[in-house]
Formats: sequence, structure tokens, C-alpha cells
Amino acid sequence: MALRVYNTLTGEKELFVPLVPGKVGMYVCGVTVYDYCHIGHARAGVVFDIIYRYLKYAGYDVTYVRNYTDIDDKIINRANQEGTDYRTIADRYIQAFDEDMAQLGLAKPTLEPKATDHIGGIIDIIERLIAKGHAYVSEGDVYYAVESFPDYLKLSGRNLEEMQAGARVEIGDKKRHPMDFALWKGSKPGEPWWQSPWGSGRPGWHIECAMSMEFLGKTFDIHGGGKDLVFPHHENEIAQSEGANGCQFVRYWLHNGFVNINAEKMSKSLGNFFTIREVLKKYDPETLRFFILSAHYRSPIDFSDQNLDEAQSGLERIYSCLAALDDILKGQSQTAEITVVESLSQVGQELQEKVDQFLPRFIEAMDDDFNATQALGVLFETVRATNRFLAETKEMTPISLSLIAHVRHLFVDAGGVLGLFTIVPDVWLAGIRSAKAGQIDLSPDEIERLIVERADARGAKDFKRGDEIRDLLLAKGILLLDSAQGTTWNVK
RNA sequence: GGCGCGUUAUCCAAGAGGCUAGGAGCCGGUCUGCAAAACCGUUAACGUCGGUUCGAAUCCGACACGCGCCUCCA
Repeated sequence: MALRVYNTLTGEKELFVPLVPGKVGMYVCGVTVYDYCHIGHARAGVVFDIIYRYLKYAGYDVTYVRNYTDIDDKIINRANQEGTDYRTIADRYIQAFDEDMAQLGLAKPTLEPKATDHIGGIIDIIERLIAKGHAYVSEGDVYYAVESFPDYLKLSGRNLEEMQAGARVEIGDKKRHPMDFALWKGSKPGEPWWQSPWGSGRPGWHIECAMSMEFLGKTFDIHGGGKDLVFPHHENEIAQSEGANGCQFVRYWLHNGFVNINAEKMSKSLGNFFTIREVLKKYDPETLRFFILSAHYRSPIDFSDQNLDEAQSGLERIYSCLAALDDILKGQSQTAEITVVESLSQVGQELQEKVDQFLPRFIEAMDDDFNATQALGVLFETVRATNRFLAETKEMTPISLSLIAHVRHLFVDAGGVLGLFTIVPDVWLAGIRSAKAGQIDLSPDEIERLIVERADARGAKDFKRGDEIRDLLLAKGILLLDSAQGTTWNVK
């Protein structure tokens, strides 16, 4: 069993072999903090979160670095719009980012450096690039000379001639070649600046990620980000780091697919985006995470209420099963002794088989380029076997209890990797119910009053009146659930 | 225009030469005053046309449609 990952650099799934056995260095491009994050950011966050979690689960000592780009044109523009300074904007959206990611249950990276805390290191790298002839100074700016780096565009598989043919690149007179990109920008009046050998200015957008080498070394294992970063951002990162250090920058490049709306990329410019905050008002964080995991991380995923609803239904199925298990295990001591020789029923043996296969199959799925979607299939098969077992087992014997306790532990293990099932099942299920109830224009008191009226009618065998009340509530989207303990309600 | 990706049943979605993926839904059943919920069972598919092969959803070619990158983007 061995982990294989799809490497954008080679276009193939490759056996994952870290530079240093047992250790993994991983860097993911964070966000430019100038606005609230949307669902696309949520996807990137969740995708690399489960990659991080799985690598740790697989026994690696992982150093995970995710940066904040806290100085950039967009931040400055926003600050100007609001009549404030860049720092206020950056700090506000760093905090918002942290809140959103915490809501989504992302594990904290090992390090979360800010670009502005590493200006000195950035200047050093630029100086090395100039010394090696990869960069040049031009009127207070510094540009990277793409023609000086023969491997330029190796990641995206393009070539400079083609790029220029369809070019929408502005020919700046400060640049020698239209594809050259800024490493350092001289500051205009009123802009934030840092002192440098080339005058006051600030780093270009691409060089900020060069600080990865400060934490992970000149060569490290995994670099991740959204597919839209392949060109030019990651291409430029390679040019910068390999140009400065003269050795391979990253061994495995991983890129996640987009979130689409009606089969089109969600983006700010199209205006078809939803912020994480908006979506979390309607769906709970694990539902959103489950939705993201319902497609392979490299494929596009279509965001819609219908798909979110389906994700919620699927997650509900698993949580319901876990709630049933907890209910049975609640009163039991952990170490029930098996005193009599017993054997499992047919369905018990089938469940036992699912349990035995669980981790091997889960690991096989995750080892295959982090195929969480397939891993979820393993969970659902186990849920069905468990439900069958619970339905057909009237009395819990020690061996049955031990089996279902084992099932419960497996879901905790898998949940730890996928970032799911972190909530007590009954609490999660109740939360879903009350969240749905928030969308109904009938108060819980009114509903309760009608339920009492119906109970009275039913007590008097007036089923006609009882059914009328049920239909009335149903028309408002409320389902009544009769059980031996009385009547409860749920939102359709 | 260049480069790349995709097309799997009603919908979402894995799979990458022979092995029941899975979920949601429909339908049938258990339960119920009748229902609902829950649970069980069941259903059906690989864009089109060719080729390779004993065997193709899977490999190759063409075509159609959709999408992405080539400007800031996760």
C-alpha cells in the first residue's frame, strides 16, 4: 500500500516519496486578504486540509505552511476606497479568514506567515536573482527576466512564443520582455513601502510565496493551490526559487479544481460567488465539507442548493446510524467480557467482514490521490451493513456490542481524516432540525398547540380531524412524526 | 487562435481492460389507525462513430457538446 499523487508537473499519478523519509514539507498558497472568502476558497481549504490530515494519519511528520498575502494592489485599493490604511484591511480579513476556516473545521497549519513579516527575506532573494542575471532593475521596479530561465512554463506546458501569439499582455516600457513580471514595485506617493536597495517599495505578488523556502528549505515535497494558480503564479514561483537556488523547488505540485455555478467557474469578476459566511447561514459546516468531499478534489464541482441538500441527506444518513450506535453503547461498559461462546448471525458476519475491510479499503482509496469520494463509499457500505445488523439483532450480546463498538471507532478514525463526525450525533441531528425550522414562518409554540389539538382528536378516535391538522402543517412544510413516545415534528 | 480537462442511469458521483462503487430520488416492503420518519430491498449507465483486443465505460483515432487556463483569481 503506497500513496500515489497526481503531479501537475508530470501530468501523472506518481508514487509519493518524500525528500526526507518520514517527513513532509508542504506549502499551500493562502489568500490575498482584501475581502471575505467564497466557496472556492472553502474548497481549497478543505481539500488541502484532508491532504494534511491524511499525511499525518499515514504517519508522516508534516510541516504545513500556508501564507497570508497581506500586501498587494487589491488591499491598497480597498483601503483607498474605505479611506483607511492597508493594515486595517489586511488585519480585518485575516481575522475573517481565520474565523471562516475555523468554522469549516480546518486543522491549523504548522505555520501561517504573513508576507509583510518577511520583507527582508524577500529582498535577499531578489538580490540573489539580480546577481545571477535572472532579474533587472528598471526605474525603481525590479523585474524577473523570463528568458533567462530556460525551464520557464514547464509546469503549465506552454511556450513563450505561443503565449505571445494570443497575448493579452501589456507591453510595459519598463519591461524587457512582455512576460517579465514584477518582483519589486517602487511605491507611489501614499502607498505603503519598505526600504530596499532599489528605493522604497513593496514586493510583487509572486515573490511573496518565495518565503516558503525560509521554512521548508530550497527543495520541498508538496506545493498546493487552486488550478487557476498554475499559470502564472506557480510558474513564476518556480522561476524565482529555482533561479535563486539553482535546484529543484517542489517535487509534487497538487492543484484543486474549481467550484462552479451552473457549470461556470465561480469568480469575483463574474459576480456569481457565495461567501462562506452566507452559505453557513443555511448549511452547517460539515454539510459543506461533505459536499466538497463528494467529488474528487481535481474535478470541478457544481455548487447548488440541490447538491447541498443531497450532501446533507447523505451526511444525515451516517449521523443517524452513529446516533443509533451511541444509543446502544451508552449504557454499556467498554470492556464487556465475552463469557459464553457465541457466534454471529449471518448479517453479523457480513458486518464483521465490512469492519475487517474498512481500513484497508479506506486507505486504498485515500492512497489513490486522496480519493475521499471513494472513501465515503466505504463508509456508506458500512452504514448499510450496520443498519441491517441493528435491525435484525434483537438482543445485544457481548460479541455484538464489541462489534458495533468497533464500527463506532472506525467512524471516529475516518472522521478524523475527513474532518467529519466531530459533533455528537444527536446534537448534530438536532442542529439540522432546528436550522431547518428557522426557515418556517410558523412558531414552535403554534406547532405544539396544533400537535396537542391533534393528539386530543386522535385520542377520541377522530382521525379525520387529526389528519386535517397533519395536512395543514404539511402544507407549511412541517412533517409530524408519531412514535410511541408521542409526536415530534420535523421540517420537510 | 494556442494548450489542457471533461461527457457514467432521473440527478450527484467513483471507477481507468474481465471483479455489485456510493449517495439522493422513484418504486416495493417492514412499522403505523392512516401516514411520516427510520430501516430493508430494488431499479437503471457509461456522448456519437470507427479501431485495437478473446473481452472496452476503461486503450487509440475522429466528431459533437461543455468547461478551464492563456489578465487578478482557490
